[in-house]
Amino acid sequence: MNPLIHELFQKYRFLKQEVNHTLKEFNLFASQWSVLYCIQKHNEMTLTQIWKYLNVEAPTITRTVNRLAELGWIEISSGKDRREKIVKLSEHALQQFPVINEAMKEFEERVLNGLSKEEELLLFELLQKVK
Amino acid sequence: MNPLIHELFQKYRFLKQEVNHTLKEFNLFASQWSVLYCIQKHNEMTLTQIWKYLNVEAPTITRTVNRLAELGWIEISSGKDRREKIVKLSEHALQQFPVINEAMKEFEERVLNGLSKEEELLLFELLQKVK
DNA sequence: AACATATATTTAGTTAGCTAAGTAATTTGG
DNA sequence: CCAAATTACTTAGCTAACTAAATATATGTT
Repeated sequence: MNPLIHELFQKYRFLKQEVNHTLKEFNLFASQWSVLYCIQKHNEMTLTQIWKYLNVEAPTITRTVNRLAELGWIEISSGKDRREKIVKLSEHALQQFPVINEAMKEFEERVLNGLSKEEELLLFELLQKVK
Repeated sequence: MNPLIHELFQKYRFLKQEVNHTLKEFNLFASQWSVLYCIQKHNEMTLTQIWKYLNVEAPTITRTVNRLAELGWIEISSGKDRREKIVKLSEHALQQFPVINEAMKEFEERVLNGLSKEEELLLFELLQKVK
Protein backbone atom coordinates (compact mmCIF):
# COMPACT_ATOMS: atom_id res chain seq x y z
CA MET A 1 0.00 0.00 0.00
CA ASN A 2 1.21 3.47 -0.92
CA PRO A 3 2.82 4.98 2.21
CA LEU A 4 0.90 8.24 1.76
CA ILE A 5 -2.47 6.50 1.84
CA HIS A 6 -1.29 4.30 4.69
CA GLU A 7 -0.27 7.41 6.66
CA LEU A 8 -3.63 9.08 6.00
CA PHE A 9 -5.46 6.00 7.29
CA GLN A 10 -3.28 5.91 10.41
CA LYS A 11 -3.84 9.58 11.15
CA TYR A 12 -7.57 9.14 10.68
CA ARG A 13 -7.67 6.38 13.30
CA PHE A 14 -5.49 8.37 15.66
CA LEU A 15 -7.56 11.56 15.30
CA LYS A 16 -10.88 9.77 15.62
CA GLN A 17 -9.71 8.19 18.85
CA GLU A 18 -8.50 11.53 20.17
CA VAL A 19 -11.83 13.14 19.31
CA ASN A 20 -13.63 10.33 21.12
CA HIS A 21 -11.48 10.83 24.20
CA THR A 22 -12.10 14.57 24.12
CA LEU A 23 -15.85 14.06 23.85
CA LYS A 24 -16.08 11.29 26.41
CA GLU A 25 -16.77 13.67 29.32
CA PHE A 26 -19.81 14.95 27.42
CA ASN A 27 -21.03 11.43 26.61
CA LEU A 28 -20.67 12.02 22.90
CA PHE A 29 -18.88 10.21 20.07
CA ALA A 30 -17.00 11.76 17.16
CA SER A 31 -19.69 11.10 14.59
CA GLN A 32 -22.42 12.39 16.91
CA TRP A 33 -20.50 15.60 17.34
CA SER A 34 -20.08 15.95 13.55
CA VAL A 35 -23.85 15.82 13.22
CA LEU A 36 -24.51 18.24 16.10
CA TYR A 37 -21.91 20.61 14.73
CA CYS A 38 -23.36 20.81 11.27
CA ILE A 39 -26.93 21.17 12.58
CA GLN A 40 -25.79 24.04 14.78
CA LYS A 41 -24.04 25.66 11.84
CA HIS A 42 -27.16 25.47 9.66
CA ASN A 43 -29.69 26.07 12.44
CA GLU A 44 -31.94 23.29 11.18
CA MET A 45 -31.52 20.57 8.56
CA THR A 46 -33.26 17.62 6.94
CA LEU A 47 -31.60 14.20 7.14
CA THR A 48 -30.73 14.39 3.45
CA GLN A 49 -29.02 17.74 3.91
CA ILE A 50 -26.96 16.26 6.74
CA TRP A 51 -25.70 13.17 4.92
CA LYS A 52 -24.96 15.11 1.76
CA TYR A 53 -23.04 17.70 3.78
CA LEU A 54 -21.04 15.12 5.73
CA ASN A 55 -20.50 12.87 2.71
CA VAL A 56 -21.79 9.71 4.32
CA GLU A 57 -24.71 7.44 3.39
CA ALA A 58 -28.26 8.02 4.55
CA PRO A 59 -28.56 5.02 6.92
CA THR A 60 -25.57 6.24 8.92
CA ILE A 61 -27.36 9.53 9.58
CA THR A 62 -30.72 7.90 10.35
CA ARG A 63 -29.11 5.99 13.18
CA THR A 64 -26.95 8.78 14.56
CA VAL A 65 -29.86 11.24 14.52
CA ASN A 66 -32.16 8.77 16.27
CA ARG A 67 -29.55 8.14 18.93
CA LEU A 68 -28.99 11.88 19.43
CA ALA A 69 -32.75 12.38 19.80
CA GLU A 70 -32.93 9.56 22.37
CA LEU A 71 -30.12 11.22 24.29
CA GLY A 72 -31.92 14.56 24.23
CA TRP A 73 -29.44 16.47 22.08
CA ILE A 74 -31.76 17.17 19.17
CA GLU A 75 -35.44 17.49 18.30
CA ILE A 76 -37.00 15.96 15.23
CA SER A 77 -40.04 17.42 13.52
CA SER A 78 -41.62 16.98 10.09
CA GLY A 79 -41.69 19.64 7.40
CA LYS A 80 -44.52 20.22 4.97
CA ASP A 81 -43.29 17.28 2.88
CA ARG A 82 -44.34 14.33 5.02
CA ARG A 83 -41.39 12.24 3.84
CA GLU A 84 -38.73 14.49 5.24
CA LYS A 85 -37.63 15.06 8.82
CA ILE A 86 -36.33 18.34 10.13
CA VAL A 87 -33.78 18.28 12.90
CA LYS A 88 -32.61 21.02 15.27
CA LEU A 89 -30.63 21.30 18.49
CA SER A 90 -32.48 20.92 21.81
CA GLU A 91 -32.28 23.55 24.56
CA HIS A 92 -29.82 21.32 26.39
CA ALA A 93 -27.59 21.07 23.33
CA LEU A 94 -27.69 24.83 22.74
CA GLN A 95 -26.56 25.37 26.31
CA GLN A 96 -23.78 22.77 26.23
CA PHE A 97 -22.56 23.62 22.75
CA PRO A 98 -20.05 26.39 23.61
CA VAL A 99 -18.38 24.26 26.31
CA ILE A 100 -17.97 21.26 24.05
CA ASN A 101 -16.82 23.45 21.18
CA GLU A 102 -14.13 24.90 23.42
CA ALA A 103 -12.87 21.43 24.38
CA MET A 104 -12.76 20.50 20.71
CA LYS A 105 -10.84 23.64 19.81
CA GLU A 106 -8.26 22.81 22.47
CA PHE A 107 -7.91 19.31 21.06
CA GLU A 108 -7.53 20.65 17.51
CA GLU A 109 -4.86 23.12 18.55
CA ARG A 110 -3.03 20.37 20.38
CA VAL A 111 -2.89 17.91 17.48
CA LEU A 112 -2.08 20.64 14.94
CA ASN A 113 0.56 22.14 17.19
CA GLY A 114 3.39 20.87 15.00
CA LEU A 115 2.18 22.82 11.98
CA SER A 116 2.35 26.53 11.25
CA LYS A 117 -0.75 28.27 9.90
CA GLU A 118 0.79 28.15 6.42
CA GLU A 119 1.46 24.43 6.72
CA GLU A 120 -2.12 23.84 7.89
CA LEU A 121 -3.44 25.60 4.82
CA LEU A 122 -1.01 23.74 2.59
CA LEU A 123 -2.01 20.38 4.08
CA PHE A 124 -5.66 21.26 3.55
CA GLU A 125 -5.06 22.15 -0.09
CA LEU A 126 -2.98 19.05 -0.76
CA LEU A 127 -5.67 16.84 0.80
CA GLN A 128 -8.22 18.40 -1.52
CA LYS A 129 -6.14 17.29 -4.48
CA VAL A 130 -6.61 13.65 -3.52
CA LYS A 131 -9.58 12.33 -5.51
CA MET B 1 -14.86 21.20 13.56
CA ASN B 2 -11.56 22.40 12.12
CA PRO B 3 -11.88 22.25 8.31
CA LEU B 4 -8.52 20.49 8.02
CA ILE B 5 -9.58 17.64 10.28
CA HIS B 6 -12.97 17.53 8.60
CA GLU B 7 -11.26 17.24 5.20
CA LEU B 8 -8.98 14.46 6.45
CA PHE B 9 -12.00 12.50 7.72
CA GLN B 10 -13.81 12.99 4.41
CA LYS B 11 -10.79 11.82 2.39
CA TYR B 12 -10.40 8.80 4.63
CA ARG B 13 -13.99 7.72 3.98
CA PHE B 14 -13.61 8.38 0.27
CA LEU B 15 -10.34 6.47 -0.03
CA LYS B 16 -11.52 3.54 2.04
CA GLN B 17 -14.55 3.20 -0.18
CA GLU B 18 -12.41 3.38 -3.32
CA VAL B 19 -10.10 0.69 -1.95
CA ASN B 20 -13.11 -1.49 -1.20
CA HIS B 21 -14.42 -1.04 -4.75
CA THR B 22 -11.02 -1.88 -6.17
CA LEU B 23 -10.78 -5.04 -4.08
CA LYS B 24 -14.39 -6.14 -4.62
CA GLU B 25 -13.56 -8.30 -7.66
CA PHE B 26 -11.13 -10.24 -5.48
CA ASN B 27 -13.67 -10.61 -2.64
CA LEU B 28 -11.47 -8.69 -0.26
CA PHE B 29 -11.95 -5.64 1.95
CA ALA B 30 -9.49 -2.83 2.58
CA SER B 31 -8.45 -3.97 6.03
CA GLN B 32 -8.09 -7.57 4.89
CA TRP B 33 -5.74 -6.40 2.15
CA SER B 34 -3.69 -4.39 4.67
CA VAL B 35 -3.14 -7.57 6.63
CA LEU B 36 -2.32 -9.70 3.56
CA TYR B 37 0.04 -6.99 2.32
CA CYS B 38 2.05 -6.78 5.48
CA ILE B 39 2.23 -10.56 5.86
CA GLN B 40 3.54 -10.83 2.30
CA LYS B 41 6.10 -8.13 2.98
CA HIS B 42 7.41 -9.90 6.09
CA ASN B 43 6.96 -13.45 4.77
CA GLU B 44 5.44 -14.60 8.04
CA MET B 45 4.29 -12.81 11.17
CA THR B 46 2.77 -13.34 14.59
CA LEU B 47 -0.52 -11.61 15.41
CA THR B 48 1.27 -9.20 17.72
CA GLN B 49 3.71 -8.23 14.98
CA ILE B 50 0.77 -7.52 12.67
CA TRP B 51 -1.23 -5.27 15.00
CA LYS B 52 1.88 -3.41 16.12
CA TYR B 53 2.90 -2.86 12.52
CA LEU B 54 -0.55 -1.70 11.41
CA ASN B 55 -1.13 0.35 14.56
CA VAL B 56 -4.47 -1.18 15.47
CA GLU B 57 -5.55 -3.10 18.55
CA ALA B 58 -5.08 -6.84 18.95
CA PRO B 59 -8.76 -7.92 18.79
CA THR B 60 -9.13 -6.28 15.37
CA ILE B 61 -6.36 -8.48 14.01
CA THR B 62 -7.64 -11.63 15.70
CA ARG B 63 -10.90 -11.23 13.84
CA THR B 64 -9.47 -10.25 10.46
CA VAL B 65 -6.88 -13.03 10.53
CA ASN B 66 -9.52 -15.64 11.41
CA ARG B 67 -11.72 -14.41 8.56
CA LEU B 68 -8.79 -14.51 6.12
CA ALA B 69 -8.00 -18.07 7.21
CA GLU B 70 -11.65 -19.09 6.70
CA LEU B 71 -11.52 -17.58 3.22
CA GLY B 72 -8.34 -19.50 2.42
CA TRP B 73 -6.00 -16.53 2.05
CA ILE B 74 -3.69 -17.40 4.92
CA GLU B 75 -2.46 -20.32 7.00
CA ILE B 76 -2.12 -20.21 10.74
CA SER B 77 0.40 -22.31 12.64
CA SER B 78 1.90 -22.16 16.10
CA GLY B 79 5.47 -21.23 16.89
CA LYS B 80 7.63 -22.66 19.67
CA ASP B 81 6.01 -20.28 22.14
CA ARG B 82 2.64 -21.95 22.60
CA ARG B 83 0.89 -18.60 23.15
CA GLU B 84 1.73 -17.14 19.79
CA LYS B 85 0.32 -17.85 16.33
CA ILE B 86 2.31 -17.58 13.15
CA VAL B 87 0.57 -16.53 10.00
CA LYS B 88 1.65 -16.80 6.35
CA LEU B 89 0.06 -16.49 2.91
CA SER B 90 -1.59 -19.57 1.39
CA GLU B 91 -0.64 -20.86 -2.07
CA HIS B 92 -3.79 -19.26 -3.44
CA ALA B 93 -2.85 -15.89 -1.95
CA LEU B 94 0.70 -16.10 -3.26
CA GLN B 95 -0.65 -16.71 -6.76
CA GLN B 96 -3.24 -13.93 -6.64
CA PHE B 97 -1.03 -11.40 -4.93
CA PRO B 98 0.65 -9.81 -7.99
CA VAL B 99 -2.70 -9.31 -9.76
CA ILE B 100 -4.33 -7.64 -6.76
CA ASN B 101 -1.25 -5.56 -6.12
CA GLU B 102 -1.38 -4.30 -9.69
CA ALA B 103 -5.04 -3.28 -9.31
CA MET B 104 -4.17 -1.45 -6.10
CA LYS B 105 -1.28 0.37 -7.74
CA GLU B 106 -3.60 1.56 -10.51
CA PHE B 107 -6.07 2.82 -7.92
CA GLU B 108 -3.33 4.65 -6.01
CA GLU B 109 -2.03 6.32 -9.13
CA ARG B 110 -5.56 7.37 -10.07
CA VAL B 111 -6.43 9.03 -6.76
CA LEU B 112 -3.00 10.67 -6.45
CA ASN B 113 -3.06 11.82 -10.06
CA GLY B 114 -3.67 15.45 -9.04
CA LEU B 115 -0.40 15.62 -7.10
CA SER B 116 3.18 15.83 -8.33
CA LYS B 117 5.79 13.57 -6.72
CA GLU B 118 6.99 16.57 -4.69
CA GLU B 119 3.48 17.32 -3.50
CA GLU B 120 2.98 13.67 -2.54
CA LEU B 121 6.10 13.79 -0.41
CA LEU B 122 5.07 17.13 1.09
CA LEU B 123 1.60 15.81 1.94
CA PHE B 124 3.17 12.77 3.56
CA GLU B 125 5.50 14.92 5.66
CA LEU B 126 2.74 17.32 6.70
CA LEU B 127 0.52 14.41 7.74
CA GLN B 128 3.32 13.11 9.91
CA LYS B 129 3.36 16.42 11.77
CA VAL B 130 -0.22 15.84 12.94
CA LYS B 131 -0.04 14.29 16.39
C1' DA C 1 -57.20 8.51 -12.56
C1' DA C 2 -53.61 5.17 -12.88
C1' DC C 3 -49.15 3.92 -13.20
C1' DA C 4 -44.32 4.75 -13.23
C1' DT C 5 -40.61 7.16 -11.38
C1' DA C 6 -38.25 9.82 -8.04
C1' DT C 7 -37.18 11.16 -3.30
C1' DA C 8 -36.69 10.62 1.84
C1' DT C 9 -36.01 7.65 5.23
C1' DT C 10 -35.65 3.03 7.34
C1' DT C 11 -34.32 -1.87 8.00
C1' DA C 12 -31.18 -5.62 7.78
C1' DG C 13 -26.77 -7.32 7.44
C1' DT C 14 -21.70 -6.82 6.76
C1' DT C 15 -16.82 -5.14 7.91
C1' DA C 16 -13.85 -2.86 11.08
C1' DG C 17 -12.38 -0.02 14.61
C1' DC C 18 -12.44 0.52 19.81
C1' DT C 19 -12.51 -0.84 25.12
C1' DA C 20 -12.99 -3.99 28.92
C1' DA C 21 -12.39 -8.20 30.66
C1' DG C 22 -11.01 -12.97 30.26
C1' DT C 23 -7.88 -17.38 29.43
C1' DA C 24 -3.64 -19.63 28.85
C1' DA C 25 1.26 -19.74 28.61
C1' DT C 26 5.62 -17.77 29.82
C1' DT C 27 8.85 -15.04 32.53
C1' DT C 28 10.53 -13.07 36.68
C1' DG C 29 11.62 -12.03 41.55
C1' DG C 30 11.79 -13.17 46.26
C1' DC D 1 10.44 -23.07 43.29
C1' DC D 2 6.32 -20.86 43.23
C1' DA D 3 3.42 -16.66 43.31
C1' DA D 4 2.99 -12.53 40.76
C1' DA D 5 3.44 -10.13 36.65
C1' DT D 6 3.58 -10.03 31.80
C1' DT D 7 2.53 -11.50 27.17
C1' DA D 8 -0.38 -13.42 23.37
C1' DC D 9 -4.54 -13.99 22.02
C1' DT D 10 -9.81 -14.22 22.48
C1' DT D 11 -14.63 -12.90 23.58
C1' DA D 12 -18.22 -9.67 24.05
C1' DG D 13 -20.25 -5.45 23.28
C1' DC D 14 -20.15 -0.85 21.59
C1' DT D 15 -19.83 2.88 17.55
C1' DA D 16 -19.57 3.77 12.72
C1' DA D 17 -19.12 3.12 8.12
C1' DC D 18 -20.93 0.55 4.02
C1' DT D 19 -24.49 -1.91 0.58
C1' DA D 20 -28.91 -3.69 -0.78
C1' DA D 21 -33.50 -3.62 -0.43
C1' DA D 22 -37.97 -2.01 1.65
C1' DT D 23 -41.44 1.56 2.73
C1' DA D 24 -43.87 5.75 2.26
C1' DT D 25 -44.78 9.91 0.11
C1' DA D 26 -44.57 13.07 -3.85
C1' DT D 27 -44.42 14.09 -8.69
C1' DG D 28 -44.96 13.42 -13.56
C1' DT D 29 -46.94 11.25 -17.79
C1' DT D 30 -50.23 9.30 -20.52
